[in-house]
Amino acid sequence: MTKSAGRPPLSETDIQEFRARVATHAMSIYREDGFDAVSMRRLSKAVGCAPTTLYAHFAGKTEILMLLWAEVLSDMEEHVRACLKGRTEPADRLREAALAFVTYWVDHPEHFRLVFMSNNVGRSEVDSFIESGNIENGFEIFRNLIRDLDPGCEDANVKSETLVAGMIGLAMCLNTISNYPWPTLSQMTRQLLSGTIS
Amino acid sequence: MTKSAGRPPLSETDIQEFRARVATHAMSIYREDGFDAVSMRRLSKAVGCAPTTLYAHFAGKTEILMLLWAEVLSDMEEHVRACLKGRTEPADRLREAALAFVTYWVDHPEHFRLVFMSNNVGRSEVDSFIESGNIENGFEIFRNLIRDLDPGCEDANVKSETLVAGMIGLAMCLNTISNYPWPTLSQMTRQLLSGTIS
DNA sequence: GTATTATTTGAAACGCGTATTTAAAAATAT
DNA sequence: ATATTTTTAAATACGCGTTTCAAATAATAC
Repeated sequence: MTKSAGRPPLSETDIQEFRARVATHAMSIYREDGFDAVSMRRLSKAVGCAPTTLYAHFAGKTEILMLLWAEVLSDMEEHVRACLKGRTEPADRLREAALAFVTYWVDHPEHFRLVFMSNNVGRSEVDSFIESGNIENGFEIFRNLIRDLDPGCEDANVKSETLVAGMIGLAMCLNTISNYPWPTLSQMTRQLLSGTIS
Repeated sequence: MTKSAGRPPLSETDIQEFRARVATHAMSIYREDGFDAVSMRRLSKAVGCAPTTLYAHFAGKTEILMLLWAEVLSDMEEHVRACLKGRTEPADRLREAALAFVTYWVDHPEHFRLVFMSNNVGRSEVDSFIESGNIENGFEIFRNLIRDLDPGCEDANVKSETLVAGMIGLAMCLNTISNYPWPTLSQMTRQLLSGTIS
C-alpha cells in the first residue's frame, strides 16, 4: 500500500484526456474524408503519437470507432426529435418519428456503416457501450412514444425494441440491397408500425 | 465479324468452370477455418493460380464471397421449410417460419456475417445477385405464407418485404448487441408479426 | 545523483485487399 | 513458323490492422 518508486501510472483524467483527443481527431478525419480514411496510422499521425501508442489505450480500432457512435447517434436523435415538433397526436408522432429514424440512416449510409457495420465488434466492447446508456436512449424515445399512444401498455419494452430492431433492418436492407424494387420507405415503416399502432 | 487471329477468349463454360472451382475452394476454406480465413492469397493458393488471376475473373473479394451466399441461403431456406412440415394452420406456419428464420441467423452468426455484413458491397455486385433470383426466393416463401393467411391480400409485397427486413434487423441486433437484455426471440418475432397476423 | 517503474517510441514483421506493370505462355489464323 | 491475340504469371507496391520487442523517455522515491 505504500507508494512505490518509479513513474506513477497515468491519472484517470490524463487517460480520458488522451482518449478524448483521439476521439476528436478520429471524428475530424471521418468527417473530412469518410469512414475508410480513419486508419490507425493516419489517426496516430493526427494525434501526434506512434501507432503503437493507440493500442496501449484502446483494444483496437473498433473501440476507437465507438467513440464516434455517440456523436452520430445524438445527431440522429436530434433529427428524430426535430420531426416531433408541433405534432401532438400520439400515433402521428410515433409514425413520423419512425419514418425519420429510417430516413436518417438511408440518407446517411456512411453513418449507418460506421455504427452498424463496423466489423469485428467484440462483445465486451459493445457491452461497455451498452452500459454507457447510449443505446438505452435510442430505445427510450420510441418506448415513450409507444407509452404515449397506449398508456399502461404492458409490453412497451417488447414493442419498442422490436420496432427499433425492425427499423434498423429496414435501413440495412435499403442500404445494402439498394437496387431491389423495395416498396416505399413510408409504406414499409407504416407496415412495420401496424403491429404497434392498432 | 470474321474470326480474328490470336488466342480466342475463354469459352463461357470455361469461365464458369473456373468460377465454380473458386467457389468450391472458397467454401471449403470458409467451412474449415471460418470467414476470416477466406483471403485472396490463400484462396488463390488453394485454387492453384496467382492472386492476380482471381482479379481477372472477379471484381473483388466481395464478388467471390457472394458465391457462398447462395449456399448459405439455401441452407437457411431448407431450415425454414423443415419447420413447416406437419403444420397446416396458416398463422401457425407463418409464425414458425419467421421464428425459424431469425433463429437460423442467431444460431449461425458466422453465416450472418458472411451474407449481411460483407463490407464494401458494391451496388453492381449485389444487383447481379438480385437478378439471379436468389433474393426473390427468400421473399417468396414469406409472401406465399402471407397469401395463404390472407388470400387476396393486396399488399402482400409490402408485408413480406417489411417482414423479412424486420427479421434481418432482429437477427442483426441480437448478433451484434448480443449482451443487451433483449426480450425473448419468440416475443420479438411475435411482435414483429402482429402487424401481419391480425 | 541513482534506482525504479510507467509509458512511449520506433522498427520490424505478418497477412490482408488491391493495383500496376511486365513478361510469359497458350491458342488461334495465316 | 510467324504474327496476333488472350490469358496467365510474377514481381512489386501501397496502405491497412495488429503484434512483438528493444530502446528511449519521463516521472517518481530514495
